Amino acid sequence: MEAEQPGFSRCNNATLRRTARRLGRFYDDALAPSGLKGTQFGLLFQISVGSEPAMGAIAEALIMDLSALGHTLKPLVRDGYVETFPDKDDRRIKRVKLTPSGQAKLDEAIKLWSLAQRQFEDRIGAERAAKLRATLDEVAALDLEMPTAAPSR
Amino acid sequence: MEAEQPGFSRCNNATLRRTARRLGRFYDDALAPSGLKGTQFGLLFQISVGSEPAMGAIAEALIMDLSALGHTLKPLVRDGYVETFPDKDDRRIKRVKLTPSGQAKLDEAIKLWSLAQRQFEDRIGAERAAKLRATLDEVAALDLEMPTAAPSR
DNA sequence: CGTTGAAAGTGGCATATGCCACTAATTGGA
DNA sequence: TCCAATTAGTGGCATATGCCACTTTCAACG
Repeated sequence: MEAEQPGFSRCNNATLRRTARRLGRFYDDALAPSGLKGTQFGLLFQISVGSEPAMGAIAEALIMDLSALGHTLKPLVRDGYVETFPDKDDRRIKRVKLTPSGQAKLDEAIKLWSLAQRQFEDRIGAERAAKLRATLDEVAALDLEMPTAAPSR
Repeated sequence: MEAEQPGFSRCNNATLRRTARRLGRFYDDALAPSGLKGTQFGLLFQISVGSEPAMGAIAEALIMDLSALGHTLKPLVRDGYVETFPDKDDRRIKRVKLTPSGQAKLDEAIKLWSLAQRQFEDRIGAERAAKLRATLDEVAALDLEMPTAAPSR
């Protein structure tokens, strides 16, 4: 009723977060039967496509803070879906892999995810969705810096 | 170096969140001098454009869970930027408004936000940014439901 | 009117994310 | 070989978000 201006907000960040909340809930609902959240699903998937990726590699791929990744990983380790082990050549590096249980859970979740994905793309159009993802990936790849914030160093 | 597939992920939700993290940090950095986070800035702004909006109205506009809004609002109340008061006709309703201090902080933040906004749009292009926001708003407006999840009710 | 159901928030609990200060392990020289 | 700088993670603290169970008010009805 109120605050319904056409261009809701000109802030790219606010608009992005707002839509992320909306879509996040949709995917979360779809994944609910598996007990996974959308974020956890994405994380398990990312781990599964890597070759026992290091924490840092995962964080970089997901554009996520390393410590945030550590936190997010905890429930998955606790629930026995992933396990970690030190790299053989560099003991600073911690590698991550799915457990059999984690792989099974991922397989289960992928089926649920597919339903949500298809449902969404039926509404918005597969091509538009692909184009949107491409644009988002492009934005994510930008080397943004505030000119005033980092003059030299 | 690794995990650099062109189409990083086909999941619309994962892609959206990933970019939101990226852009969120950029705007957060830009707003840092004000002490506000991007989310708080967006919330103050939303409050400022409304007519002493009710919690529910804000939550709806931002597509945010009402209780989440309550939580997010706390630090802003604690810091004296916003205050709440019960609606005169319906005591269930809690209305929110900026304090003078909050308005001042918002004005200060808007300057910082403008820099980030301009910087971002210089990189991606103002038109593409506008188109992206339009698409995101469209996605946010979709009435998504899992067909299997809600057969009747 | 009194009962009932809807509407608006609150609090608790759990995950999601970031930043900062630290620790441990490596690497690069001097 | 030994120390300084770098790299990879961890833990603590704070905000961001959601869901669920309640509590308080209203509104509708009989």
